Amino acid sequence: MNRFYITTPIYYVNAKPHLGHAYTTIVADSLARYHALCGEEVFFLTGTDEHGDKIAEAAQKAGQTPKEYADGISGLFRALWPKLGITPNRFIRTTDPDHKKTVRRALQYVYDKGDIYFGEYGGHYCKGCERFLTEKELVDGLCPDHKVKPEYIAEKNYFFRMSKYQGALLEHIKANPDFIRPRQYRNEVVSLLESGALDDLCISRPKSRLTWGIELPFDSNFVTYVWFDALINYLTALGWPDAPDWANWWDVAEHLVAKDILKPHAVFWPTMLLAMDVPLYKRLNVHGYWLVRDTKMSKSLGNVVEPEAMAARAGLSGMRYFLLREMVFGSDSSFSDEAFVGRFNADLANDLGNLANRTLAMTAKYFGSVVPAAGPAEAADTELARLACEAMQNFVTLFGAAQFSRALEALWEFVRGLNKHLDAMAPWTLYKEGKLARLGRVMADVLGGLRKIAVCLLPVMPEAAATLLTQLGQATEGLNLTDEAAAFAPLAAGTTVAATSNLFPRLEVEAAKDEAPAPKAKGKEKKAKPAPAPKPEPAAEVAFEDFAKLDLRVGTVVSVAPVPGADRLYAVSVDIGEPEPRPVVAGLAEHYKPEELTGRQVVLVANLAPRKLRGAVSHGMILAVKHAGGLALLGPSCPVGPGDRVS
RNA sequence: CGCGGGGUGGAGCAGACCGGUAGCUCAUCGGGCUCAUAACCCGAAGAUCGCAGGUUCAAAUCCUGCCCCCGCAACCA
Repeated sequence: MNRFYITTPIYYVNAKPHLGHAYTTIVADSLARYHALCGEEVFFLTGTDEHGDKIAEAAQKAGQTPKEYADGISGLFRALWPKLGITPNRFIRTTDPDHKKTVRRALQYVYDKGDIYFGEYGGHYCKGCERFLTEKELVDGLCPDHKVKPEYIAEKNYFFRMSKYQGALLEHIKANPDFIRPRQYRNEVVSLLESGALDDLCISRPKSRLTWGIELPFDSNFVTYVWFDALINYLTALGWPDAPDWANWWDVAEHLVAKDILKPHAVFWPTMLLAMDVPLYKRLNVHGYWLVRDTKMSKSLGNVVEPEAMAARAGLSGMRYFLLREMVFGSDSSFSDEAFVGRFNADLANDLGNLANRTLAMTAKYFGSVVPAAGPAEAADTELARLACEAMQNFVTLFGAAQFSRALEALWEFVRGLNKHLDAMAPWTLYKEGKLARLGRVMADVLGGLRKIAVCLLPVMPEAAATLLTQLGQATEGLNLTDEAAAFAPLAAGTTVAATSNLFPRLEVEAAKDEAPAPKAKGKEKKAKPAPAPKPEPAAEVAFEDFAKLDLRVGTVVSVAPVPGADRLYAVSVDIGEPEPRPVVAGLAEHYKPEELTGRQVVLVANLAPRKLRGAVSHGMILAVKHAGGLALLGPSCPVGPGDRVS
């Protein structure tokens, strides 16, 4: 039996699950279901990544141990997946005992082989910049901004000799054009590998700085850092290297990732495998981002789409369909309520849902909901069968090639074909004219078509597809997609079917307001707000004396000039009644033109410690509100004197 | 010359690797049907495929240059 092994990245437990996580995992789930439906043995892996600085810090803030903290967020992911119809075979955590063991074995192997060495990590640290400067940035050995010689700070660490495998990897990618797909990402990796030597990879942190990690097997003063921890999970789940048939699964391993982690998966991971003498995984599938109003989702903009709210709105089947249908796999896509409602109504409510309902209603009316025997096929029927097979085969091919939107588009050719067929055959007329034999054929064919569509949709919308099959009096288990797609048949005579269907009730756009009439909601679900704007966490309380330390002044902008080499910054002079106007650097360039600023009264934090930004010194900070639509400057409601105090 | 993605009828997108009738959904207009979830079906209008060159019998597609958008990275006190 053919096998299929699919993985998602393990998600870092520093944030709650968002639409991006949900998308990746839903795609993986759909692929897993698709391959299972094609008769393959499937293993689907997802999980959480739990070690590292950020987690240790966040835990400390929350007054928890790192493990307690990780348990909490990891639990959120694990609990979310069933709600989205996602059924992994294993939910792995990097804190699982078998994973720690596997990581140590991998490290020891590569170390013994001589591909891990002890070296220095560090460089020219400029205190003014608070960061390491690269050789390239230095001008005559000095920091270009601060004109001082940076201090060389070094930290001993372990390194993986990644550069050693660069050539072998490049060769593999060229020999296997389908190793990374879609193509644009393959090209990107090829050009990355061809553009120069890779740096070796720093894979450890001293315990003096970080203890929340897996200890190196060959040096107990260090823990491993990220790569040899997280990526190894894909092998842990197979029981590498001891499980008898891990290699048979590894042969067919496919990873699924978003484009932000292309490099670790397309470069770091394969070179690690080469060092471990493990064959390379079969394929890397890379997808794009969901954007909201053409910008990235981000907490500070309050435009994060929450998967649960979306599922509550249209049912999880509607959500899964939308995500797979709307995004061209590999490219970025925009999410909006309009797009979501439009797609849902057009494809699911109008085309498919209504088709199912009108067909079942007619079958009830004309035949008491018992499928009639299909009479001989006429030309139109043969054409319908041809269309069915063509659409299904396109669907199967495209879906397997991770072209989900095109696959569903192809299948919908058949959905529309069935609506067309009903219109052309006009069963209501046949019924009036008493042509019952012909009527029986038409109805049995359309019912058979609905069955085929439901089978194809099982991987995409497990819930709704099963409901439709049940309404058609069909089994939902023991099906084989490959066989189903090869032939068309009217529904078997004598089958009792449901009298109506209400799979996808139409959505209204204004349901976006507070009372979403969540279809088939179980009553207690949270109100669905499609684009909720979570307020930023309130900051901790401060005493009035602390607030009073701020010297807030109103001032008039006297001049504005761009800062060379910085896209976002303006060098602004503000008159706050002092002998000389205050030079301030402000991140306003993306939101205001210089002429919109000059003459304007703004609020200035006048006693902020000076700071150098991109070479220009700033003696204060102009206050503004960051909101979804951009940036709004603060100012007095009527003209006031320069330097008047704000309190 | 930091890295990358993109500009195709009113909107959103496919097509581009492998040149050869410009495709889909939505919206608009006209018509049909009455089984159905104001649905479905038919027809129509609407595109110099960002601009300019080049290759070719033939370019949305290949090549060169340019313009414009959007991410990422650096500067957001």
